[in-house]
Amino acid sequence: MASATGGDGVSGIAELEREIANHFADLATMLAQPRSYGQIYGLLFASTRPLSFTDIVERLDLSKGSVSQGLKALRAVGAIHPAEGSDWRREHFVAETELRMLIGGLLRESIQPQLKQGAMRVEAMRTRHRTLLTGRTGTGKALHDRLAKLHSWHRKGGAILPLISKFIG
Amino acid sequence: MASATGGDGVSGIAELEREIANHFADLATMLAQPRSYGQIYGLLFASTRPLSFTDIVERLDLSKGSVSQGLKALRAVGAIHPAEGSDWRREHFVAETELRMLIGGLLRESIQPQLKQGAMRVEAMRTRHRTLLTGRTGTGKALHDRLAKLHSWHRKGGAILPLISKFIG
DNA sequence: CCAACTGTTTATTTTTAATTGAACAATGTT
DNA sequence: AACATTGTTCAATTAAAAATAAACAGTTGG
Repeated sequence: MASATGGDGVSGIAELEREIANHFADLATMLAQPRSYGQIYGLLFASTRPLSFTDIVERLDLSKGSVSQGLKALRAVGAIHPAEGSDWRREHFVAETELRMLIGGLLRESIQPQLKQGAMRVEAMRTRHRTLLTGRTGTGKALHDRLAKLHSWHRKGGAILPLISKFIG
Repeated sequence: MASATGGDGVSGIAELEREIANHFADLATMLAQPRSYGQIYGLLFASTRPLSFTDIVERLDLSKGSVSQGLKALRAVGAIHPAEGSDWRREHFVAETELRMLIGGLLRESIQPQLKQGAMRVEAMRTRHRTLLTGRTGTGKALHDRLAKLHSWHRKGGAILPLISKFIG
């Protein structure tokens, strides 16, 4: 092996890899995700060849626990894939690099569900508000309107998400 | 005043207001923002009339510090406005309820800047990578491609943000 | 001028979230 | 069978963020 950090044969490259990992770590923070997830994705993104669980632990100097969690989460949103032809015992991973896929996965697995749940909550509030107001004067009219607006936001949100991923693709 | 919590005249409404504040608090968490910001915005969103700093502190039972910070941040992204005709001494606020404006503000004040900064970092990495590779064989070719891809992501990102706010409006 | 009021700033505490480390299960190897 | 390897799970620790409380600055009314 050419260097202690792991095999690229060109000094300074490993450094650059770490910088990319860092870049993605910041992105993760922006998305309210654990930093380590970003690092892991970034490392795979930068890496020429598929990396194993152990490779990742060593190169990023993270605990096995963090890496295990991170890989699980990244796989769940389709940001990484098991490399074909890797042992099932010592599985190797590659980064998904199609933006369309990445965004699609994020929308499907994390944003859509939260949006749906939010919409339900709003509906519950509207129902309750109607009940409260039965046979009352217009005191709650303004609140009614706000709830309606909230409802429309959720509609719009639901409509735009697919468009985003379509546009990017 | 009709109730201890502050003046709507219909019991149960105050409760609903708090629930809306909570709803927005969750949204804030999703956006990696302090929960209190969401609560404050939510309260103003739900409130019929403009509220003062003091009103907010009392109704949400938050510290003056949190509210001060929250109001500052919300004003900065244009999510709330000083109500016209309020003392400058005891300023009152209303929520901006146009989705277009809210999203526009968020893009302008928080997402765009981070995107730009990220793009610069990527450029720096590309430059450095070119330097490292001068007069070398193709070892770093794959990394070059990944950096190019990263670059294109930033381009696409920059292109889509305006479209989103245009579409919503 | 002093006292009361409104809000900001910052050091400190509290809370929350991420990371670790150690125990564990599952499989493979000698 | 005993032991090594690979990865998961989860309680405990550590680190990061947010909320608070208290000191402070600016304003107004007495």
